[in-house]
Amino acid sequence: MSATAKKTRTASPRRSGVREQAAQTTRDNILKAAIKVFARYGYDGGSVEKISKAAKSFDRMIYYYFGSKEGLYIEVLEEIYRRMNEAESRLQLDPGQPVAALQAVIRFVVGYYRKNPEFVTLLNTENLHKGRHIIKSVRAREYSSPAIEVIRQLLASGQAQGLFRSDILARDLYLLIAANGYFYMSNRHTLSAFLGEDLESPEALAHWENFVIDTVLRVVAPASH
Amino acid sequence: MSATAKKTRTASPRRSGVREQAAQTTRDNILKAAIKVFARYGYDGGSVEKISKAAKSFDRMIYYYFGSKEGLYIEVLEEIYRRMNEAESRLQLDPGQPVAALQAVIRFVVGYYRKNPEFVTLLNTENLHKGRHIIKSVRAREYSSPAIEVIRQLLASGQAQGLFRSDILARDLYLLIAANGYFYMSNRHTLSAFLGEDLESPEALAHWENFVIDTVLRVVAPASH
Amino acid sequence: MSATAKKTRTASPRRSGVREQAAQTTRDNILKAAIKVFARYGYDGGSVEKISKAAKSFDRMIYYYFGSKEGLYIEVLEEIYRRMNEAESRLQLDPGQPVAALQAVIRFVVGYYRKNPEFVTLLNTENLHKGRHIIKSVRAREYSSPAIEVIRQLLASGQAQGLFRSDILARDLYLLIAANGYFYMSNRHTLSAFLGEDLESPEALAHWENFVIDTVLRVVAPASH
Amino acid sequence: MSATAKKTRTASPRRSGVREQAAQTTRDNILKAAIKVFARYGYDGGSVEKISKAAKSFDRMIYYYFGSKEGLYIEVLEEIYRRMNEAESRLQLDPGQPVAALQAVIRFVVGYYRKNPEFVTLLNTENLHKGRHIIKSVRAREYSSPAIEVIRQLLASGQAQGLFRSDILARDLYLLIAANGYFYMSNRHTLSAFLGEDLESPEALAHWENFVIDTVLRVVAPASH
DNA sequence: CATGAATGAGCTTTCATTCAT
DNA sequence: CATGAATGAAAGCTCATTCAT
Repeated sequence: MSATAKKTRTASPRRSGVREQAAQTTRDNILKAAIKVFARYGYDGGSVEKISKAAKSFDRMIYYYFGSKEGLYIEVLEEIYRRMNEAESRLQLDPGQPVAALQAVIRFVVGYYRKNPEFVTLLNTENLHKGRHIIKSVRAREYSSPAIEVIRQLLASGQAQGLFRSDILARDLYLLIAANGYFYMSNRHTLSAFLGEDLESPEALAHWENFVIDTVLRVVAPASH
Repeated sequence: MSATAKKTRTASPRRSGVREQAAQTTRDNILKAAIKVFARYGYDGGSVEKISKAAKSFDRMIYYYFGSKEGLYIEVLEEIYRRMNEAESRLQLDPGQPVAALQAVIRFVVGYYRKNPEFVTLLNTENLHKGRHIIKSVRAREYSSPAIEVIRQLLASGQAQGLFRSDILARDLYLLIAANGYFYMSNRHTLSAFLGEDLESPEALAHWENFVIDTVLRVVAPASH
Repeated sequence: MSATAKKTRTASPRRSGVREQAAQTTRDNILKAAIKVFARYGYDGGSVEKISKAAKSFDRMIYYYFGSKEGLYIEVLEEIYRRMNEAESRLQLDPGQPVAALQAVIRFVVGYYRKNPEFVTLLNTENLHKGRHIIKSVRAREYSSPAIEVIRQLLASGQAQGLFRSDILARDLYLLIAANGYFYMSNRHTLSAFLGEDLESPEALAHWENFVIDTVLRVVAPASH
Repeated sequence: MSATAKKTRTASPRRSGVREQAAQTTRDNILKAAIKVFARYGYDGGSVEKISKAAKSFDRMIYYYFGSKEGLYIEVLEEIYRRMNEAESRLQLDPGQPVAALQAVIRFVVGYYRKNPEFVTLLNTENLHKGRHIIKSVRAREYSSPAIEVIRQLLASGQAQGLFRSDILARDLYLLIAANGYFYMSNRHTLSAFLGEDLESPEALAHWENFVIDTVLRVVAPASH
């Protein structure tokens, strides 16, 4: 991001006057618009003009607040990671019930991708660019998913109770869950054309969620005697 | 695609001279260059000029042979589906050994994504555009993966031998395999930043492949009485 | 026009074989298509491709037969002048009835513009280019309108009979007739928007033709003592 | 015209600074250059680059102020109609002298076409496009020529004084005058080639103007008992 | 703090024309 | 005779960005 970008996000809310609030609103509007536009059109397809119009602001404001298109895009990535992290943090699990907790985690992850398709397309876009932007972000590193830690604890608890097998990594389990939730949403359009089915009907979605839960439970299940 | 786009005439091979061959080469060069460029930069980022230069040809020839940028992109999608199909067709499986065959399928799918990263990014790009282009392709519809049919037969064989459980759909199994192979490659850059690991080392790749095989085998395993 | 243009128009029809006839047809098709395309889109808007497609031929054929786009355009101008001349030559007038003959001439001129709108737009296009192309044509000079000569004779006859005034030039009368017939057709689209009327209805057309006849007859009428 | 085109804001004249004035100049320069370029080369031949260079500005500014080439062209048409209207409004006529007034009107119309050849070629160009652009203009509709109304009053006055015949429409008289002034200028290049005369010499122009005046006066003259 | 104006490079596409058989 | 292939310039338009107040 350009050095000229004003980082108003650290502004103390205490001394915020009317002016500053309006500015914050303009900044937020741009950021929200950018999420939508980049998610829909990609990085190259998401033009500065599209974003400023969607934010009901002006091109110039993007440079005023974010320094450059790339600076804005990086903040977009940070924001969606932050939101994901925040949502994960709100997960309330009962450590005493590892199976139910694991189901809840799966439902959460699969549901999050379903309800936040921008998250999926933005990550795909960033992967197209080989993670070039996210590497530049200092803050993104802070957002290491709490989900893995949650799964680790949950696994430990289940293993202690003899409900889960012991030779499995939290990381792999996390990837397994994420992969199946993500791929289904991410590739739904080409898959629909390919399979000749509608993958977005409530029934199809429920079927897939159940299949993923069933799969994960079979994977963690201990060897039968 | 524009009606003016010249399709490669496979008819009248009799009078194919030097020029016709050169034309074939030009067309092929453009198509191959387009696969690389679109895979690397996406649809919007993959400019006509980048492609024509990579093909050592001229912008104009893209319009001569493909009618438009979109026409070329559609042919790119058709081509990568065709290649995938062709590769799948070359798979030799022993129906008498369903477990080994299933393992071979998984290794093939996971390996294909690994060895053909353009396939992954091109599909992501097309999904970003909500499958808008693949829908326009008549040919793409013919390329419904033989893989599902292979899995179906393999499942039936395993079930007949009592090696596999009976309440599982070939489609779901296909998606499970694809999801885990695809996601790992597709999202490797953001995952690397996120997990702080290198996912592309031979060890990491082998570990994941084994995990997927293990997962799938557990999923198809019959209930132990 | 380029020196390489083949002028097949002078080819003796006697020794024309099948090949030559087909060529003549291709040439004619192009010329006819060019008249339509140039009349509709103007010189710059009338692309070589539009013409070759309308003629169901190929761009290359235009260069083969006409040397260049400009060469074709010049032949188009020659052709429409030739047709106009030919049509005028077919006019049969009774020199003994100068008033009726004059009316017939007016009806012919006004009607010709009406029935041949390409003639009007092609002349406008050529005037936009300040007659640059028609000057290059040798043949166009041969086509000095017989209409003026006809009017001259007709005027003389009327004057001899005391039906027409004597102090009027055939040239001016010709321009008067042409101007009123031409302008009405040439400018009908802007006039329609301007006047808020439909100028192309049969009634409107008949009204204008009658008005022009009435005007011309008043102009040639001798002073009433 | 694109909705993004910035219209000249005539509001808030209070804070008009140097920049705003410069912008006004840029916009005006482009509009004036466009009139010349479109008049000379037609719509297709009048390239954006030719215009921006003639205006000593940049291609981009045409899109900034007019949205598109078509938007600029529409404003050009509006402007030439506006100018024509304005010039007509400045005509000072003595209603008590209908013959002299009618002569003045004819001299004005014929003179206007002579002195404003861009008006003629631009209207021809618009008619080539079948009035497609002028229809899109809202403002153009307001510019219904005051000339017709002037002629109407003048006719009424002359009729009241017994100087003009009563069975003649102002519209027809307007078209008669316009046709003869317009055609002579519009078609002067092809007519010159055709007639082998120079139509633009002062003598030729004066001759034609007098002929038109004579013609119109004969047309409106009452029947001599 | 905010914003109209300006900028030049780059975009996709079409142009008239020539090459090579 | 006829035609697919090739070519480079130029078309209309959009891009991200900076200027000047």
